[in-house]
Amino acid sequence: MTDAEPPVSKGERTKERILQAALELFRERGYEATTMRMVADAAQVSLGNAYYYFASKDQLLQAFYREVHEAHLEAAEPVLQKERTLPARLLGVMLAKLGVIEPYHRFSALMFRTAADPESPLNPFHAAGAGVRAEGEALFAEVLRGSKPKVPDDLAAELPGLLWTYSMGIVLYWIHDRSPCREQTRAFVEATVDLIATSIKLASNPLLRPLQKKVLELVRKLNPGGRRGAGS
Amino acid sequence: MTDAEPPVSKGERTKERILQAALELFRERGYEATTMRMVADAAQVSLGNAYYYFASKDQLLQAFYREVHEAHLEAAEPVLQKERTLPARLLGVMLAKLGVIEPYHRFSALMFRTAADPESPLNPFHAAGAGVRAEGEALFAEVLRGSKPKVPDDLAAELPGLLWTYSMGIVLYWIHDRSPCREQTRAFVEATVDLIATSIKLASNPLLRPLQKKVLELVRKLNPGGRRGAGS
DNA sequence: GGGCTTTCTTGAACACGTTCAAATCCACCT
DNA sequence: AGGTGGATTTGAACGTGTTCAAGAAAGCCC
Repeated sequence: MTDAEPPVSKGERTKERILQAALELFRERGYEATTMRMVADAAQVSLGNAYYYFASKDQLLQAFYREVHEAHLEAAEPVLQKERTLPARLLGVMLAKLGVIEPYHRFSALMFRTAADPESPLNPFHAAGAGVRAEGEALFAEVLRGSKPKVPDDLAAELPGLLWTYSMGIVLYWIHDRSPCREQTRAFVEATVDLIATSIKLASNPLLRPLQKKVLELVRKLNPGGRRGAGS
Repeated sequence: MTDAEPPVSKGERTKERILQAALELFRERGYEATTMRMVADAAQVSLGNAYYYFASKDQLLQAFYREVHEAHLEAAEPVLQKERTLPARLLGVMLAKLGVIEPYHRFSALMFRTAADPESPLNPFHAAGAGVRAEGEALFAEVLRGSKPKVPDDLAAELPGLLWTYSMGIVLYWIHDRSPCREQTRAFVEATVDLIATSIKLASNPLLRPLQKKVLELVRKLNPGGRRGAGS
């Protein structure tokens, strides 16, 4: 991950400068408190110029998501190397996420406002967010792939998507967590991970077969073919 | 629904005028497209005066939620009179909701942006929305109370909250539903209601006892005592 | 170098939600 | 009637995200 080559054109350098200025301001002051004018000033650029590169404040936000996700990948890697059981892997990955986003607690409140917005790329249903989302799902697919008691294939096909949604739910909880060091969220994650592991274990039970089938059908319907309307 | 007595003070009449103007504009043009200045104009009042009665555009929105909820109650009543099984009652109530909100499809996109916002009263975790939420839960409690195969008490205590959250999820799905007449949402509701009914039936099974216990614990933790930090 | 197009940059403007000090209205008391 | 105090109303202002026409810079062909 060494950004060796310097950005080529002048425009790209300007864009990068604006982005970095925005990210730093977001970190320092939060999203809402950061003004496009501040970003422009910090990047030593006119207001209009910032809009030349980023069509909206939202696009700056999306760049932030990508950065967080990359940090999460890095933080999750040692866990995935070490742990072999599903609960341990999942727990480790989720705690890694909490660690990564901790500095952004204030900031991320807004993250979720936009996440639920139909126009937002973070929205689970929205096509434009397919990139962000697919990357998230890939991580959870990796969590599953490396865990020892193999998960049945039909379940394993849908689980990454479900776990990604789950992680969004955790973040939603985390945002509202006012306890010191976010310990409540941590406890919540432990409880839910345990629950998920138990559910997956039970899913193979014949008694639950009809229920499982229904759930899977439902999930597939919710998320048809992996992409719908993602064309344009 | 006969508004018999005329509002007493002049202030209250003005407030009502502003509210009605806002609701009509919301219906016609959606929330975002409706401007506080438009509302003020339509109510034949100055902009500042609108803010004298409604501290923010959001408060106008909340008034809208209340109206929708009351319409939902009315629409759900015949269903609750007639049906006696849980799936039928739940399905009826949910379809009633879909019917009530149908005219607001465009408008409601915003509903959910704010719903996920920590500051929004619609947010499941937020204290200020306790009123809206409690009313919603009351409806689902009624759904349970009148259904014939009684639901176990421990479950029945938590289910209204869960079902309310569920209904929020349905609305989220509905918002993104671009199918004609929102038929996909309808199908989705049918599937999920079926699923919920099956789950509840299975919940009493001894095999699932540990799972159920965990789930209930979790739900209680998520929603501690019915109110936390609701004091101020 | 001189013209041309494309890329980049600017600052002024717009409409928005919101705030506020001041003006006006109104009910009540003396 | 006159005045006192609270409720109501106003319009101008602020800072925001965003847009846009116009200018400057850079690349390119002759």
